[in-house]
Amino acid sequence: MTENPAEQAITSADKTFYQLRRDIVEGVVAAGSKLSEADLAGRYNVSRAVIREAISRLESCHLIERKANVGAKVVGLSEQGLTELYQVRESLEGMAARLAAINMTDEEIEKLQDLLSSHFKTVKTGETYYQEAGDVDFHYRIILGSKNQHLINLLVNGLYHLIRMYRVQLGMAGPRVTTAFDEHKHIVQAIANRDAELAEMLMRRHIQYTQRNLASKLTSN
Amino acid sequence: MTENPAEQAITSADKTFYQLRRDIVEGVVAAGSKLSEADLAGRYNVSRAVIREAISRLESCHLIERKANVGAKVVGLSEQGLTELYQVRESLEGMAARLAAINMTDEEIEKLQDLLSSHFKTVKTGETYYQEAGDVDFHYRIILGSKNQHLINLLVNGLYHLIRMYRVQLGMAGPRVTTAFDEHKHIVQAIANRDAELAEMLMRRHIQYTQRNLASKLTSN
DNA sequence: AAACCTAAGATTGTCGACAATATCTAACGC
DNA sequence: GCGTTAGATATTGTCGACAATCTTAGGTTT
Repeated sequence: MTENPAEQAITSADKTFYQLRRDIVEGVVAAGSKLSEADLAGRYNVSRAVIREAISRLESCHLIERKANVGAKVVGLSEQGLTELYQVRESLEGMAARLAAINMTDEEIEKLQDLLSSHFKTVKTGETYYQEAGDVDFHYRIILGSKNQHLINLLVNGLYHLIRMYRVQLGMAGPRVTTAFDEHKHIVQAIANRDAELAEMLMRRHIQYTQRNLASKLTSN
Repeated sequence: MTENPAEQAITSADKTFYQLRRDIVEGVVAAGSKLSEADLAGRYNVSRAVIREAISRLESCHLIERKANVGAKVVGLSEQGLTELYQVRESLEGMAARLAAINMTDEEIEKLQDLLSSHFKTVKTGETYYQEAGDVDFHYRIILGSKNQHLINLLVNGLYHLIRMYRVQLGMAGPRVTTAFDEHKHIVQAIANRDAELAEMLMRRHIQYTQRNLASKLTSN
């Protein structure tokens, strides 16, 4: 559904990688479970070579861990893991917001404001699917707006899938919709004002709030 | 020389990966050059399978780039690449310093101060090899002191090799030794005072200075 | 009964061969 | 002469088999 169109699979390993990644993020392959190469080769109808290739790439995303001569395991979800992940996210996305305030074009900022307006309408009608698609879209635009390829890779190809894995498997975020909207609005304002310092600070606080919201769910489960 | 003892190669792909990584960082394999699998297989006396494995891991370190059905190339060094890299580094190591101020044990902080003292003696005698070994050692301790495994992985296994590649191939840092020492001292003080906010700020400024120092060399070459 | 060795089974690591794709070369048509 | 196309060559992707290593089960010893 929310597939990145840029990610078109051209080789067989690509396809297997994307599918396996989705299955891990969505929990079809359980968190913490062991990945047998022969097993997966049979399940996805490919040779062990492409499975190894896919596993190798999944390791880059921090979705699995490998030990030599032993095998690969899906990462486990824990409160500490979530905390660590969000500390990194806070750091990187804060920098992304700072750079976006400097590097986004006026046109891009306008479109970002348009996106926000459309979200506002959606929130008013009470639809709550906002969180998943809209929130990700918002953050992606700012990340891409940083124009820093390193940062973009790290976040889009690296951390975001793990973040999504936590979101999906702990149940999507709850009643924070309207308050998150205000935070988004202030971040966009700071970017529009070309106030890099403030944009970074607001983004960091926004992510801190999000983390606390998720963490409260984790402990109450 | 400055090999991380934790990185012992147990499989053949490990050995090839470490060696190829070193060759890339040191410039034995030229930046920007194409990597032919058959070529490397012959040069390192291993099968193409282990070369592919090694290449796959090097991609995780951001040291090479791959395109399907075309091949792998060593990343190129550019001023923009350096800027982007240091923006990410500033962000992540800033967070590392913040967390180190919170999570390092009193004992670890004492040892960090000892390290600083020994550096002070070295600087006074005018030895300049400080930069390479000592500086890396200093930063590593703070990174590890964050106790955030994500952050540690991203920096130690990811960005630091690329940073080293820039350092090595643009000539090691120059006359900034004594002024860098003062910056280090203030960072340690902030950590010892458990002042997370200040530690992050000082680390970020320290890294900004370092970047400018490197960038000036790049343009003058 | 607990700890330790041993052998069998299962899993990952490595290899060489074949298939699919891209790149280069040269001939052809306009 | 230049662009285009077709074939030849080289490179990467995929596969199945074998080797090396780990894990498990069973038996032996203390």
